[in-house]
Amino acid sequence: MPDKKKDKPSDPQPPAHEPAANEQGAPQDEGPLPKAYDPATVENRIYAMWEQGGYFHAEPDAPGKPFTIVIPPPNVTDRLHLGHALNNTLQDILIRWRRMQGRKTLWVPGTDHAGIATQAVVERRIFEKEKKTRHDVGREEIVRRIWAWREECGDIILNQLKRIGSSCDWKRTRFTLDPVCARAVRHAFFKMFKDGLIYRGKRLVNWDTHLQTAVSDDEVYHETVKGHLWHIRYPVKGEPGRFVIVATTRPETMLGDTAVAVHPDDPRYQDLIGKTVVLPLLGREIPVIADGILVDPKFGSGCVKVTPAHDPNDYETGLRHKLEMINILTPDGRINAAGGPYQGLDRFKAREKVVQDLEAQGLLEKVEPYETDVGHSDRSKTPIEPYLSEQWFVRMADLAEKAMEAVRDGRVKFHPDRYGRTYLDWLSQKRDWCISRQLWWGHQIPIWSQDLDLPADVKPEPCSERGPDAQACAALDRKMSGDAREYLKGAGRYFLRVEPHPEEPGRIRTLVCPEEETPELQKRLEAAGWVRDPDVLDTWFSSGLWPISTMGWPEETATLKTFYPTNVLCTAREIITLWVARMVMVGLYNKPRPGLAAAEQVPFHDVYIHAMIQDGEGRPMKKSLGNGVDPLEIIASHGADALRFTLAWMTTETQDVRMPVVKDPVTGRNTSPRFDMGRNFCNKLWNATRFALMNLAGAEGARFDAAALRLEDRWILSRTEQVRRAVTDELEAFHFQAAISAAYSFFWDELCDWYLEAVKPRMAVEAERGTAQRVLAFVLDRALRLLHPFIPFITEAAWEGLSATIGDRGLPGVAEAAPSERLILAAWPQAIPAMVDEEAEARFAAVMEVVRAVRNIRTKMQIHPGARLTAFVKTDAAKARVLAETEGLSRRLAGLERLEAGPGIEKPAHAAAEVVSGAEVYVSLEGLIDLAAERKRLEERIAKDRAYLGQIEKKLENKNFVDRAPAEVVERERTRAQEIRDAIAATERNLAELA
RNA sequence: GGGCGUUUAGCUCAGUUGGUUAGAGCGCGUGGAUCACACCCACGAGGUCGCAGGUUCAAGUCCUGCAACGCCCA
Repeated sequence: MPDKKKDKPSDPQPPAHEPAANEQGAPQDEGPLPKAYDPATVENRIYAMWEQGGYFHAEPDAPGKPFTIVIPPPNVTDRLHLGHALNNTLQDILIRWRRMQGRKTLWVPGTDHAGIATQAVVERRIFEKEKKTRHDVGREEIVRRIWAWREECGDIILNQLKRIGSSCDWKRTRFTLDPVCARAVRHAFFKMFKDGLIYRGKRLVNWDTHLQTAVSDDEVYHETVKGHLWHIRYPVKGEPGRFVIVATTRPETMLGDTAVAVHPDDPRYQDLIGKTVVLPLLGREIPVIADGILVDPKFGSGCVKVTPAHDPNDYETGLRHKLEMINILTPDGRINAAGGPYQGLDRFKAREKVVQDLEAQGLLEKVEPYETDVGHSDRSKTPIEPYLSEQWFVRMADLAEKAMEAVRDGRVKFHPDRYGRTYLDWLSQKRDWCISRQLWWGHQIPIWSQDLDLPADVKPEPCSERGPDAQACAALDRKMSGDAREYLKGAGRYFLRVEPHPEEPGRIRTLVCPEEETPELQKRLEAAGWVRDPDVLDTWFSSGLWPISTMGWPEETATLKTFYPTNVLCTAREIITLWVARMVMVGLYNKPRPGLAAAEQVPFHDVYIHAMIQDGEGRPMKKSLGNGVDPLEIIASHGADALRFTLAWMTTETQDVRMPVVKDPVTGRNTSPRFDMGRNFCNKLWNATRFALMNLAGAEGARFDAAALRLEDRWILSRTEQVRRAVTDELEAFHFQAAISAAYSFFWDELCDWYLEAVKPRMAVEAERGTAQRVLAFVLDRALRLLHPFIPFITEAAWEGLSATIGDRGLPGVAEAAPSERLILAAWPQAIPAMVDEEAEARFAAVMEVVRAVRNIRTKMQIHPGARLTAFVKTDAAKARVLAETEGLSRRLAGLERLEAGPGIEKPAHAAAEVVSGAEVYVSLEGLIDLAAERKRLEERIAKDRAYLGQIEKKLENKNFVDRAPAEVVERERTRAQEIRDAIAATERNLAELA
């Protein structure tokens, strides 16, 4: 699938800047930065610069404590969707943050061959184009075609990851089928086979008749379909005219019936137990058995047909009663020879015919409409048949128990922790894992087998040996006179297991598993008649090894010794059982890191489960629904940072998030207005930086005097420290939204809306400029660091501009700002507790209140924003002093000509009034005041305050509250009540004076 | 059938251990081309926190039941 969108024109509007400015971020040579941030001109350059700088690469012997993430390898079935973008954005945030904290970070990228899914995609395409099935094309050619597909698709995926900004160590890119991973698979399989954890058995599996393979339970979805319940008469042998009536939704399965069951305590059928009935159509005689587990006497007639080879419950019953198991289906879903006259019919045709014939023979009691849950293959969307076949299994009991223990005792933690239950519930079932798939795309099972005759005097006892050094196996020795092992000797290590032949008494089956990929051994095996199992392994077998195979296991690599166990696994909840559980089992079993205690060999310590993205109607984004949003489209229209910003902002602990999807009016493709938020923020950041750079020119070496810090400086420095703590703590707790929203509101609401505005006039005053510049540079420096993990491109570009303008951004005596050429490598801000200044925050809050009061009056009185006003503030001496010190600031922010404050201030005539905490603000409106409007405004204010006061007084009048609530809570309410009473009184006075 | 989750402003979502007048973004209303930004600025409206009980001085927050929606497992 070629990536057609790479070079699409992104922006419908003409660029807001001249072409010469395509070197954004290097403003000193190019003049002022363009007004609007244009991500397209920045992102590729910045990413290439990071890659060339080698900043993503991790060497085991580098300094620092390691921090590792392995990517959940995307399937090479298709390009990445928005869910992948979310998944990888979160990983990149963690990786970049930890890297800035000085950790030796490794993010391992790669892709998954996704066995059945990929083969199905390629088969479908071949069928659509050439009308050929895989059998027409042949195994070798199919595999070749799938490889070609994966080359193309894999490249697209890796390129998409780069476009998002992922700082993966690309030198370590792996693919689950590449030689390094294949070796790990081979090694793990050998170890498990040798330890007896892998066995072959005939089991009932979910059979996909379309793809002709077993699929795991996880690949089956259930759908309620309207069908029928057919009631059939089975004649009782030797009692003409007597029938038992059984009901079924799948009448064709009767061809495989080997018993009829009744409940042991059912009084109606006591005499039938042990008798024989004659299976209609085929005439087979089958027993009536008593089974209390299978039969619910209250359902239907209380008699049940038993088809052990084609129903899971019947299968269990068959095992309990040692019933014959008759398979009636061919792999492609037709009736086989066991179905007698029905042989060759498709299963659904056979159903019709069986029903017809029963009816013709008068053996159909009745038919009723019935709804059933039918399992469907997720891959082919066709109904699943329970099917008896030989498959390979992994014994789960011990593996699962150890994996559960790791979560119970906290060695592996889920975030949010409720997902730990999903994991434990699933593992506690300990169902053996079917690992064989009848596919061609994947790791072929490394087992060679041969069935051999056994001399009459040798009993076929299971035995095994590990060649070529191991002790001889008696049975095989007799049979082959030692020749075979002699023959194999020297061609590599292998493990041999001998079992009685499952179907032919007197014969044995020999299974050989070579330890390594050894062509010589394999050649000799095949020359001597051993045949390799044609099946491949379940994809999750190799995915389960991902954290260790990517690090080179089974070699004891420096990478394993340094970076294993990994720190965080970041994935979606649907994958908890399929993948997370298996990685823990496989990790604990293989103990990949030499020298580490067995219990510590967990593949990761934290598992972060993020939400699923749905469309605006709560449906999952699906290709078939056409409601998906392509992350590359968003990058083209909004920029990668905007994409990341919005995705991180959406990431709370909920399990689903809805994203309303709309058509982009320009491109006609799906988009969502939610990404505007990220774009707007990036534009804000860009312009704030632009403003700063314009005002920081010549600031290098400007004098900084800690004693000359003004209120707004101390306030913003205090806020800077608070936001540093918030962002760090929230990231520590995997609270992505809380982290980014702390940074967002600091940057926009505090830095831009208040500090930048406050500092503007000072930039024009020689004596003031130096300190203001230094504080601004420092705060911007910190803000860029805190934002970088979330929006790496724009912050890196802004950092270049800042560095080019002012190199030293520390505040001597107050705070350091360790310089770094690249933001990606810059140090995460350290705590500077001394910068917290509660007093400055309280004082600045008072100024803000006065400014807001004036702005409110202005709007409510419909005064033009440009009109200069005079304000008088009646307040205590302390607050008056603060207001006097910051007069320039409030003049600017509130649009005042003059501000006077003091305890003795009288309300001027023709003034609007607003009561704030501890102050009354009067705005002189000579000639402008609309008395009626002002009266209305004050009356509304009084009404509001009275309502609030009423609530509090009600509380205080409640004796129980006063007696039983904590004293400080009661006291707080009393104080508050008094404040409101004062405010009401003041407003009432102001109202009275209006008349 | 079992488990989990969700239900808070028109929309999408926050809301630690119960304790200011429940917040954000978008959207909406009013005003604004002021020399960082109209992807902007200022001000504002908008909520019986799904329903019904209960615990508590106090419930969006804890408990029980119900309803709707979604996911996982059988």
